[in-house]
Amino acid sequence: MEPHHSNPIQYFNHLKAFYYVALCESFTRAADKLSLSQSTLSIQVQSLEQQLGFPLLKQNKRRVELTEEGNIIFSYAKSVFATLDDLASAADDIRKRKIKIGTTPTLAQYIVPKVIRKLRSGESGLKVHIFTGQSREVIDRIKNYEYHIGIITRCEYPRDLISLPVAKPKLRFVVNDPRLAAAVDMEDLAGYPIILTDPGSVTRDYLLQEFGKRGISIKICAESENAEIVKGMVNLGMGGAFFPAFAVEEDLREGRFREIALPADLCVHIDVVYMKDRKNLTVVRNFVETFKKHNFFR
DNA sequence: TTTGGGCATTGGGGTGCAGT
DNA sequence: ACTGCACCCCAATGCCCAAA
Repeated sequence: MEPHHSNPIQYFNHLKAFYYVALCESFTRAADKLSLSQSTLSIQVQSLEQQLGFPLLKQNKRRVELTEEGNIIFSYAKSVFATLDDLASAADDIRKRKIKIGTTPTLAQYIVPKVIRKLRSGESGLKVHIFTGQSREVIDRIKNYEYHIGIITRCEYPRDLISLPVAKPKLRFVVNDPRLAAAVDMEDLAGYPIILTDPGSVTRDYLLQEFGKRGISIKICAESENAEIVKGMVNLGMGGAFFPAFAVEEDLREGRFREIALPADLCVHIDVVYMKDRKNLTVVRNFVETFKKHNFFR
């Protein structure tokens, strides 16, 4: 059949097939993603190539590669599907008045509730969903458009993520152990039992790195992602723990345990992050505005 | 040389629509 | 109502090629 320039993309599904195959660099994986058979994709891509009048993909070793022309078509396909994605999430956003926030357990506990209260006072009817995980997991989910916004501890960000620094809380070392002086050197903590957050946590990695570069080996006596659990253990005198300032200020005031001053300036960065192409969503804009207007970290 | 992963082809089944 | 057409899809199979 003669390709006709006035009707170049007759079949949306074919473009979708091509787009996913190019994205996955594989017919099989794309088929899996689209819940179609590999043969279906193969035929749909062929059909698209026929309509356009030139090949889009070529076989290289064990991978599928875009031809030069395929690259051009792919860039258009990308914007088509990005636009569709925006459409879908905008529709969802309007329909459900929902915002999904990914954050760490500690931030979820001590900071996020305050944020939600402010947000909802500005926009009643807003539905807020809070999810917790480690910073890197949250980023993955933001990248997949599962969450609108992340409030996380700073780590490596992908290029298409926007980050807004919102706080730089000092990490406070707390114990319930009368034997420990009010101020000690980092070296004095060698072998001292310390309760850390779970492996993979940015704060944990940071602390291990800070001790590591001073050549101090610490004794991890327990691990938990839950700040209240860690506090409970500290309270029982099981060991010391590091908390971002906002998480322990009240406990220190109430004398549940005490802070041990360290010479090192230990701190983490808290950022609000979101995908670049979601910056214009109302819920995202409102959220960012709220964060710019108020200091939730006191 | 064998094996297995990955794409293309084949043959078959289905739907919806338009013209008769 | 019947028929042809364009499109949707699948399982099975064939074929190629790289790694073992």
